[in-house]
Amino acid sequence: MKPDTVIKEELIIETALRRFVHFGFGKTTFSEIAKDLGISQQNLYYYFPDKKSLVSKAVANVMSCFLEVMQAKINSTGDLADKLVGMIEVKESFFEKYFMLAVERPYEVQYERDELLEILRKAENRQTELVLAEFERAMKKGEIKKQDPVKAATPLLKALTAMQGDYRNMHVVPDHKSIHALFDTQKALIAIYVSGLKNFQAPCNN
Amino acid sequence: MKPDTVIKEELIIETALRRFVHFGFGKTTFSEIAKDLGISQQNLYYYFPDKKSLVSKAVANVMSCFLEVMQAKINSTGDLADKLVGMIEVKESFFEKYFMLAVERPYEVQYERDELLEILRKAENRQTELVLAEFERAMKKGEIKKQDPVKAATPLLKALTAMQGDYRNMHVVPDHKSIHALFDTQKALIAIYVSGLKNFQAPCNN
DNA sequence: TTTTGACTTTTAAATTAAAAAGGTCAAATA
DNA sequence: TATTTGACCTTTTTAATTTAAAAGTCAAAA
Repeated sequence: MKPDTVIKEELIIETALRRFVHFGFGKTTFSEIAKDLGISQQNLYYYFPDKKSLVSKAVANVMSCFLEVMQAKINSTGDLADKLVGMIEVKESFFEKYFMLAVERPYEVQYERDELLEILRKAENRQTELVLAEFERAMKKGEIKKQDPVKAATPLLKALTAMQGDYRNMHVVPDHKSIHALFDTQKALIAIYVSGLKNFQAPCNN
Repeated sequence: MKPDTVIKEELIIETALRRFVHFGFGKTTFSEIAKDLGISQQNLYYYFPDKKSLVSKAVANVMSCFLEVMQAKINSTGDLADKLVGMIEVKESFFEKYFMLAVERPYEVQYERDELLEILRKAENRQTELVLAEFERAMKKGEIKKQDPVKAATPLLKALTAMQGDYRNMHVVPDHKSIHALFDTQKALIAIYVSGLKNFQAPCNN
């Protein structure tokens, strides 16, 4: 693949993303994207074998950017609560910009073993890994009690994911105020939860 | 209203509930309920002016029973975490029995200012009140740091509600194992969260 | 007071037709 | 050879129409 082609691919993704972010995957057609680019619909097929692959690539771009920013935030100084709250803030900024992509996730659920779902799953796993690593670090530093990091982190992760999911499942476009309220609640939850881990040892019920 | 009629109404509700629990509101017809009772469909209209009111009364019965059991559980001895975990256990036992009613909540959402939604909202509010009362009690007893009980309880309540919502929104019938896992996670969350409130003072950001 | 038969209205499910979007390929262009 | 398009086909959505079933009414019988 020549660099020329790569540049064009990136241009296509960029253009498509603008529509995806505004209207969602379902309400964006291939021919609309082509029109935006000033090329024929069929020509798009030269660069992307089908719509799904364009959607996947676009989402992959966003997610890799997201993970990069999140990684950077985590590398900055602060204790466990600071870092987790920082992650929430990164999430909030991306959610504001790209919530349409998040909302449309259920729309794509039917595809099951989809490339797109795989990308989202991987991003989710990566976030979990990052959180777990921070939990371990905090334990080593003595910030929180030493214990199984998975057991310590899972309830929080599940809660945060579920709270996020509330917004995906309300099919109305959420307003900025209620989005902000959600993330604020998440931050409050983190503060109390992490404080709890400072003197709480989960019981070993194997 | 004569006691005779009341008894019959209760019988109808009982019979209808058996179908609602198994098939849901949407897939239970008025004539089926009538057939179960050995009366004509039109006769049902003598006791209930429409289907909605039968559904509402049935759900109200379940909810009042639920709140009664929950109240009893809370009155039993134990610290804040014990009581909250007890509440989760009550929730689990009712969810196992009546999850179909919970699942169908979205189905009824369209009715907006519905009697049924009002009943569910009231039950939800009552639970919140119970939890808040326990938070205040725990503060007075010195179990957790003194602070605004609403601010202390809200993140936990939101998290628990959202986690519950996950199951309402998966349109597949959930299996017992994953239901149990959900409630287990909720219990773990509570344990750590309450522990956190023992030495955590939420910042006053007015 | 309670029950039902005969009826109307409303809502949900199935069918079909039309339109739109997705996708292919061979030929033209550069 | 890499890129682009015209002509064409297939699949998916959407809208319109019908059909069946459930909800609901009411006067009259038990």
